This record gives sequence, structure tokens and C-alpha cells, in this order.
Amino acid sequence: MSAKATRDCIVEAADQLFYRQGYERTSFSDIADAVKISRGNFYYHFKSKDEILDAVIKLRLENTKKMLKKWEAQGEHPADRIRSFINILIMNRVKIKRFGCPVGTLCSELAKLNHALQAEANKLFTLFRVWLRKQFTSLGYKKNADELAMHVLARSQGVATLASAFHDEKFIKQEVKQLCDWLELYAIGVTNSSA
Amino acid sequence: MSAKATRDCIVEAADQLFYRQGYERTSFSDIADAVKISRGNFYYHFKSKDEILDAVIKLRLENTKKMLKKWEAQGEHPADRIRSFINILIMNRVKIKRFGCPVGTLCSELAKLNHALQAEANKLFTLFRVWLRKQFTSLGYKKNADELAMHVLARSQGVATLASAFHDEKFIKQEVKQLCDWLELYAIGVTNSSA
DNA sequence: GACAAATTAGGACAGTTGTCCTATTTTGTT
DNA sequence: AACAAAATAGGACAACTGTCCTAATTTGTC
Repeated sequence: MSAKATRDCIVEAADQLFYRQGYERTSFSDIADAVKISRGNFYYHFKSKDEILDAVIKLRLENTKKMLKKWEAQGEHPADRIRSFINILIMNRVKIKRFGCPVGTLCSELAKLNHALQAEANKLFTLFRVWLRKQFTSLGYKKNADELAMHVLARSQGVATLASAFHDEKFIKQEVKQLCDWLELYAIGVTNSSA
Repeated sequence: MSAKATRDCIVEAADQLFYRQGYERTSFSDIADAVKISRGNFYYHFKSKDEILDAVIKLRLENTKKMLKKWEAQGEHPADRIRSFINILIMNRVKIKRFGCPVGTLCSELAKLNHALQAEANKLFTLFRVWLRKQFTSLGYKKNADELAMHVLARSQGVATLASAFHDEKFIKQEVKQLCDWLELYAIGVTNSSA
């Protein structure tokens, strides 16, 4: 196996394990077992655990950017694009029910660990925030686009957290519907009072 | 120091450390240092780390029950009581900004660890859920009281998660205002369409 | 096929973890 | 003051952690 392929395997395995078990809980042995390479071999590709985390975050950032671009290409209307965002709750509902939101849970964990890379992880949130803001701006909400973006982000996070705690998929669907209804009020575009 | 007092000190110190650092990150030594007793002495009071966690959860459950009773006594109107709940986001905003919501972050962590006590921890959420449901029922929302309770819970969770990620107190205030505005629509009591 | 570079395996290392054990000290009762 | 019980201290224990080192193997190039 070439170096590039192995490195990618490590990052992907770590990505999954960090999501399912958390960063701290996941040991080098866990990742080594998953990739089926020796533990010592890690230090040829990464010279510390933090470096793997850094690579995982970078991977997630790249994947997120691609996803946002795809949504932008697929949806003509900004409201459709925002709906694409909201719908990941439905799309990933099985995993969310079991492990929560990959972004939210990672940021929470790193915050508690007071980890040096928490700012990096938070960029994942920022990516969504800026993108959503752009969509709301396109809808004509110049002044409070950021507020609206944060609102959508917050409600998504809340849904993920509770769906995980109560192991409840139905709740996800229920809240997604409400959030879409809420969005409908803004979907037509700006009014005099709200711009 | 009597046994009772020491036990309480351990539980209180563990409570704080679990909140600030997370359960897994917190070691026996950490708690021992905080309480200023020897590490070996733990096993007279608790025979495993899980037992301490169990005691911490029980403590939080008791404190939460007291708080809910207090809110119920203070607020005559159900809407006032729900507002008391929402306002903890403001009251605890400094801690929330740094460590997130104590309930949400604990449940998330235990879910990832697949810990035996995650059901116990989730009772904290249930406590709030049932209490909020009762308030909405009192307002006349017989059918969807639980849905409304979960909605309030989810939005609070989302606010806490993002406030922690972005280290933003202003965002908490902003969202609390919105949530209170939303509540206002339901505060007057039941209408034909929504009951 | 020869040879250097890239890659891997396996084990050593010190530090920390949760757990457990046994002495010692403190406490409360008579 | 004497004595049993409660409480504490300190260290031993194996298992595991992230890290590092060296020897072996695979790979690509001439």
C-alpha cells in the first residue's frame, strides 16, 4: 500500500472513530486495529495524536465545503439551499440518533479538553454559519442574515442533541418540519419590517 | 471530618470537574487533589469511578427537582414558569459559554462512551421535559404539550452548544429573546387550532 | 538483479489510569 | 483511660496511554 493510501486510511478510520467514540476515548491501538497496521507505524505518517486530529478536521472541512457547493449548485433558490442544510438531520438521522452531530459533539469535547485545536474544529461551524448567512443575505435580509443563520444552526444542534439523548428519530422529523415551516416565513424574501 | 461530609465533598468536587473537564478526562487524582484527601481513601467511600458518577447524577437530579419546585412556587402563571426555565441560559451564561450545558454535554459524552449510566443521566433531560410538558398542559395544550416541551428543550440545547463553540454571550441573549417572543404566542393559553 | 528510498513491524519507554491492599490515625462510646 | 469502629494515608498492582527507536521488509529506479 502506498504512503498516500495508508495515510488516507488512517485519517478516515480516525474520522469515524472520533465521531463514534470521541477523540480522547480513541487510542492509537483503536485506529491501528481499524486500519490493520502496526501501532508503531503511525509515527511515520503522524508524529502525534494531535496531528491526526488536525488531519481529520481538515478532511471534514474539505468534505463540508464540497457539500455546501453541491447544495448551492442543486438549489436555485436560497430557501431551497437552506432546506438542503436542514435536511441533513433527516438524511443522517440514524447516525445522529446514535452519536449526535459530528460537528457539535467534537467542538464540545475539545472545549472541555481545552484543546489547542478547538479553534480549528470551530471552523466547521463557521463554514455553515457563513454559508447560511450568504443564503439569507440573498433572500434580502441584509441586517440580520447572521442572526438568522445562527438561529438555524442552533436549532439543528438542539435537535441533534435531544435526538441522541432520547434515541428518537420521530422527534427529528417533527422538529425539521417546524423548522421548515419557520423558514417558509422568510423564504419569499425580504419585507419592509425585517430587512 | 465525618464520613458524610467527606463523601459530599467528593461528590461536589466530582460534579464540578465532570462539568468542566468531562467525565473521562477527570481522574481519581484530580478529584483527590480537589478534595485534598489521599487517592487510596476513595475506595472507602466509592468502590469504583462509576459509583461516583452515579452519585453525581443523583445529586444533580435532586438539585434539579428543587429548582423546578422553586420555579413552580415563584411563578403563578405557567408561562412565567417556562420563562424561568429559559432564563437559566442567561443566569448561567458565563459557565455555559465556557463549558456548555451540564446536562447536554454529560449525556453526549456518556452516549459516546456507551456508558452504562447514560440512561440515568438522561433522566435529567426527562425531568425538564416532564416539567415543561406539565406547564404547557396547564396552558391548555393537551395534545401537543410534549412536542412544545421538547421544542423549548431543543432550542435551549442548541443555544448552549453554539454559545460555547463561538464563545458568545450576546448570542445567548439574542436567542433567549426570540424564544421568549415565541413563547408569548402560546402564553395566553389554548386556541381552537392548536389544542 | 542491485541498491537506495520508502514503508512497515515490533518492541521499549516512562507516565498515568482505575483498582486494591494493608497499615495507621482519628473518632466515638463505655 | 481503654477499646472497637470509622476513616484515612500511602503504596503496590497490572493494564493502558502516547511516544519513540531500531530492524526488517517492500517498493521503485537504474
